[in-house]
Amino acid sequence: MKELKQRSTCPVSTSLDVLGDKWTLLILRDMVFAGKSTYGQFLQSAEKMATNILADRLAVLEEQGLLTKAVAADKKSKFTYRLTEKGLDTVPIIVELVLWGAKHCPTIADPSLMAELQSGKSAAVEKYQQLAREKALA
Amino acid sequence: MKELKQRSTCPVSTSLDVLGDKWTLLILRDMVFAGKSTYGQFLQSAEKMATNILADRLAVLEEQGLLTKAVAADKKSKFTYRLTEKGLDTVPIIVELVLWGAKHCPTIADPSLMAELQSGKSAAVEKYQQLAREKALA
DNA sequence: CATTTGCACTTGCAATTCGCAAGCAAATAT
DNA sequence: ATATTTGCTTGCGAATTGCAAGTGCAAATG
Repeated sequence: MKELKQRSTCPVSTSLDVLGDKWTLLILRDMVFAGKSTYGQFLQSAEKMATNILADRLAVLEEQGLLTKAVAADKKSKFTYRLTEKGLDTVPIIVELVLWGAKHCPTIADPSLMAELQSGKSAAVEKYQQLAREKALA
Repeated sequence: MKELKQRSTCPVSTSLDVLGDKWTLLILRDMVFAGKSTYGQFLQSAEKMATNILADRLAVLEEQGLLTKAVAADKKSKFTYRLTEKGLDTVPIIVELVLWGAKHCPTIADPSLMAELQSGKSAAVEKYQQLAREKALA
């Protein structure tokens, strides 16, 4: 696994040290908005992430305390990944990425999600954080 | 210059296709919060970005319409980079990265900026966008 | 007018990281 | 007992990164 080094003490820079690549925030997106929680589910996303990259990013995210890894309730050969509060706090970042992408890039965004975000951003953020929290308890 | 390819039509993914690396958002941060506008100024940031990476990212950002490049008013051998509206719209993303980094990573954040962000996020976003707009006109 | 300085890159190259395919081991399913 | 599912690990060629040095141009200096 790549070791994380801090390039400066600027908050933007330290955030990007953890989240600043093309895959990490997609994993978090899948957990928050698609309710995914297993390795196999993450592999099935439209962006087709490579298996070694996924394994590496999950390990970094666990090490950095954004998610926890536990043996699944139904199968011992499966793991369940859940967001911690630190991980849940990335939801506002992901939401801003959704809004920017939907406005400025050719995308196909979920209309109901877009309506929800535009009618009340912070309410939507809290709703998805709460949904993910409930998943973590189940 | 790297050509940009879209991995999927998800808004998060398309945003990350442009912004998802360790350097791009630092350039935008320097333009928005430090008022930087030249190649030499970007090189002086604490994170010490390599010159070829900077040149590449500036070219991508220009191609993607987040900033414009123009000969400087004072010197013909200098260029001035300014944010477009598309570029200014990344300010909310940067703000969320500031808040997440300041909360969860060991950072040294500007206390007056933090107070400003916590007392009214959207007001602060609009203020820094307006400051950058005024710079672009000057 | 020749020379130096500053600025904005460009080039070369070694090292790291990525992405694809294949392989592997343990737990289930048949 | 055998096959399949699940979650990785490994190997390797290709792409990207990071560092150092070099280039070209304009303005300042002598």
